[in-house]
Amino acid sequence: MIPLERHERILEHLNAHRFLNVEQANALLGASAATIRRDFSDLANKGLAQRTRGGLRRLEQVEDGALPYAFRAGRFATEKAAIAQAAMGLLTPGNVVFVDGGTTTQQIARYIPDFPLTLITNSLRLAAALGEQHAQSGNLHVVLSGGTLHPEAGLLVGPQCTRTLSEYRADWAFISPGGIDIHGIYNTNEDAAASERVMMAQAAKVAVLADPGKLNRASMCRVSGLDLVDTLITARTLGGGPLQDALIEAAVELHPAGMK
Amino acid sequence: MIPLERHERILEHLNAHRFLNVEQANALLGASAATIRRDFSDLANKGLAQRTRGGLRRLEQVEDGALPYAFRAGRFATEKAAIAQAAMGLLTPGNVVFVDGGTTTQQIARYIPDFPLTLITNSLRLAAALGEQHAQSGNLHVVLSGGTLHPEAGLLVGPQCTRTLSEYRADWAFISPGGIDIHGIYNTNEDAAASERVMMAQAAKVAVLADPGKLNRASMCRVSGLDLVDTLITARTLGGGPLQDALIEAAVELHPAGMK
DNA sequence: GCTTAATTGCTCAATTTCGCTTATTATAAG
DNA sequence: CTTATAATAAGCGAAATTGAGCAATTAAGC
Repeated sequence: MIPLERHERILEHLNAHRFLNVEQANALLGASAATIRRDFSDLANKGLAQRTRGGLRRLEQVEDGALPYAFRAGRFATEKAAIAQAAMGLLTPGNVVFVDGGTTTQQIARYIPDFPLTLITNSLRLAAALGEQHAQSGNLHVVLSGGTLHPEAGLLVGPQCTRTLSEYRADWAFISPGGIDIHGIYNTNEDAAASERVMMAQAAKVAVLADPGKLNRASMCRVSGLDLVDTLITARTLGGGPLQDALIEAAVELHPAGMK
Repeated sequence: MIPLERHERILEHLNAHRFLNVEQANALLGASAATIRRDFSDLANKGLAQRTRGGLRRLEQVEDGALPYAFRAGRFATEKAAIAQAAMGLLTPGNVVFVDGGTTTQQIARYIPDFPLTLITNSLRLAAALGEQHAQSGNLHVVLSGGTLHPEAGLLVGPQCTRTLSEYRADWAFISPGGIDIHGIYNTNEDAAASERVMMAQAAKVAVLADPGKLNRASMCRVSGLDLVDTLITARTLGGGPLQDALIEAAVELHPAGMK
């Protein structure tokens, strides 16, 4: 059985019941206790469940609703984590940073540095994850834009959102677009694109976070041209091609995240 | 059975009934008396229950604000659900309603009626729960205030929050205070109190949602007097006393939720 | 086809938890 | 006040959980 299948079946069981211990999981999946424990730890590290001695516990409230979404986030998960980690490496103590909503930027929650930082976002999920994980460390300041909830994406949108965002200034904007090609960056959602434009306009520097699935892909809404982008963070080096030429042309700093 | 599972089930039983003795716990959990006692001691040491000779007692006199959120949500859980359900019964199609953050109002997510409704809140948890549960039904419109995240409470606070809220008008404000007594309603948190004041000012009618633990209890911040309250929703009838007299004096409509 | 990396199941020592027994203490009844 | 009953705390051995390390297998990449 594939690891992913085990993980999904564990989470399914967790949705139905509230707890799962090693013995039950063994009967359910047929895997050895060692593997079950590794799975439990993995799920807990991903923030999909809570590890306890002897078993696993379902996360309540915000978290349990995030499950289906969390699985979509599984595509290029390691790449996205490396990208998020690299993005955090750009920051210095005291920075204020806009963070766009998206599965890549969601990973940022796991790599928050432990120096003072202010994070402004329109992503409900990111705010929820940060609230859970960094409740005690007084270093992190999270600001959420207002607006109407776009339920599917867990994103705040609309005029109230763009207006609130426009009242802040930041050192960085971390944008996670739907696609990027030689003509600029794109998003599938018009409202999300509007928020991204505001963030880019109000930030001193703009970093675009793009996993391999985003490269050379255009979507419906063009957010901006490449000229407004200062840094592009990708999982690997681009390896030439017209996109790399266009990025160099637009003086975009290329920043391949170190995959170990 | 996992230790944590035992602990949670003990607390659940304690929320439903008020007492739990060793013998009952043995029948409920199947663990030995020694283990039960250890669990009881653990819970008492964590401040989640009160140890008595022969068993465990639910905490009544502790102020909610001092306790972790996950535990607050479990206290009076059935009462809170009934209250939330009753509050939803006040609404008519097309209404716009402010919903305050809190463990009681969180329950509202479970009883959203299926007619058109706009819900404005500063609670991250409520917004997340609503987003997940009512993503497809196009009837529900969720608006989130902006502001700084108060991580422990999952609440948005601060000037940005009150300002965003003040730009909306609603038919109802559902307020979930920390306490209510003859002098008015209270909250443990200064920022949360400020948001509540704005919601009350901007709504046509104000309903206060109070579980039994909130009655006749004052906290640090006084949000307002009873005169600004139109309806009080409780789990049971008040059964006389000075609080009931004061509420009648202030022309507050009393609305005991039907506990089955 | 070969090499590399990831996954899996196993073992082992350290720690934690569990249930039993016993001595002590608290409550209740005479 | 004294005694009887029940509950508790402490100690102890057995069992379970955990993390680490290791070899074998499998899948993936060049």
